[in-house]
Amino acid sequence: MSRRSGILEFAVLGLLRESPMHGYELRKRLNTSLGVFRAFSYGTLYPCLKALVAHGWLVEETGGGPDGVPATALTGRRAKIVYRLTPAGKEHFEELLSHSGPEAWEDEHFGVRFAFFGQTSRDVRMRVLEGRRSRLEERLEKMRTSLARTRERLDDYTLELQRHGMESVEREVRWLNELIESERAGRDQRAPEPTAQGENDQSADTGGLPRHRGGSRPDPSE
Amino acid sequence: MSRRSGILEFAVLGLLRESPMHGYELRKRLNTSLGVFRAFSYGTLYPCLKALVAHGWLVEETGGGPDGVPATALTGRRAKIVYRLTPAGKEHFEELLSHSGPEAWEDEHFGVRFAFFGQTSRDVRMRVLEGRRSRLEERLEKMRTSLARTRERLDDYTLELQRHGMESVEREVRWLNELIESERAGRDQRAPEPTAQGENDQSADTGGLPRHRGGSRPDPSE
DNA sequence: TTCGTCATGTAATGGGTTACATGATTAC
DNA sequence: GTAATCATGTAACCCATTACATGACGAA
Repeated sequence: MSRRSGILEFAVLGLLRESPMHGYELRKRLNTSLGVFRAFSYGTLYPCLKALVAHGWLVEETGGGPDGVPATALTGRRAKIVYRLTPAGKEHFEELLSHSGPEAWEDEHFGVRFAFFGQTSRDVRMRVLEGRRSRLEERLEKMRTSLARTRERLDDYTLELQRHGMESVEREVRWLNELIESERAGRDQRAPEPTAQGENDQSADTGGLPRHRGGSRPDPSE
Repeated sequence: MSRRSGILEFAVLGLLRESPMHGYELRKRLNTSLGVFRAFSYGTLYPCLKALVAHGWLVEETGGGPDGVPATALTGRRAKIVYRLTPAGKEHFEELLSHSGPEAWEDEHFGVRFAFFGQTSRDVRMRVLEGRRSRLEERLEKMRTSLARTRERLDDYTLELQRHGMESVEREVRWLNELIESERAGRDQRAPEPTAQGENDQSADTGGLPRHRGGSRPDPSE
């Protein structure tokens, strides 16, 4: 009944926070903007949406505009079900955003968490990035020792696979180093939050990213 | 019936082909030598082993050596169940090895397939490598167009995530290019397979790997 | 008119983990 | 003697996919 996916729930709430959407559109955003990592199917998404509605975090808007004209009549298409985040849903999402525990930096979660860093407070960003980095470093350590013990007994292809795998992890660590450095630089520029956790801490100003190319953030009017 | 994992089945058969092992040891090999990718639990492994036995691809050796002395008496340990590949199992594994279809180069399978390239014939290796490469290239193409369409509407973090993701894929493509080149060079050295596909093509001589040149440090101990 | 895309959903199935149950052996 | 590791297994659950069912619209 529940279908408490965690990661999907988080992503859906986060996307709907920007603007209401219907399921079909949501899935596309999930697999392009956030995508790369996972490609959720409708069989996963729709039941999840229903569950979120049951929790009171979303509301369905089957009908049309404020005049009561059904969407079907307006668009001609099959009645879309537009999902909108409720205040309770927004609150819940912000609670999830504030978590910086181990779950946040595991393989499956980290990408999605990162995708919503724009809505995440700077100190949570830091903890997540550092957590991820130390996670990868301990993994690297394991790989190194395991490799040292078995190097002789492995054939060339297995060895090459191992080498490439380790290089990939090392590369991600370097990436994280850059990001952490940038975050720290950004933090130094402005006095960091005194003590209180302001409830309006979203819109957490984008403190720092390595300069590749930024561009602008025009408002998400749709 | 049960638990036809495909990838696990393949890896188990491949490891047992080298030498008989019991479940516990098998799992460790699975998560170190082949590891990095997946970490199978006993809840997955043991039922899988039973299923493979039921198929006649493995036999359990609960007892001791040829003299009939039980292993318990020999080692003192709890009776291990040593699994040994049957001729039918070996045949089955070699059949799996010869497949070079799309399943072989998808994310989940490719790593394990590569790990057993030492047992794979050269032309299959080529097809798998090239298949993987074109798979990644088409993924890259999708990412590029999707990025081009939505670049303006994405915030800096999402953009950075996308950029890093694409770079990772590009990096793997370059890796594959090197590998393919090496394979081709190895092939040129001694023109194999005149026209027919030799049935005894296993023990495929390790034709080519980038011999630790060009950026690959052979010794990670710093 | 047929095909591609939009749009929503469900039932069966798959593939895997977690937690549990059990117990022997080794190292301290 | 007790903790860690070796060693095998099962049942309950979880998350997600696949295949299916339905149907409307736009364009060729």
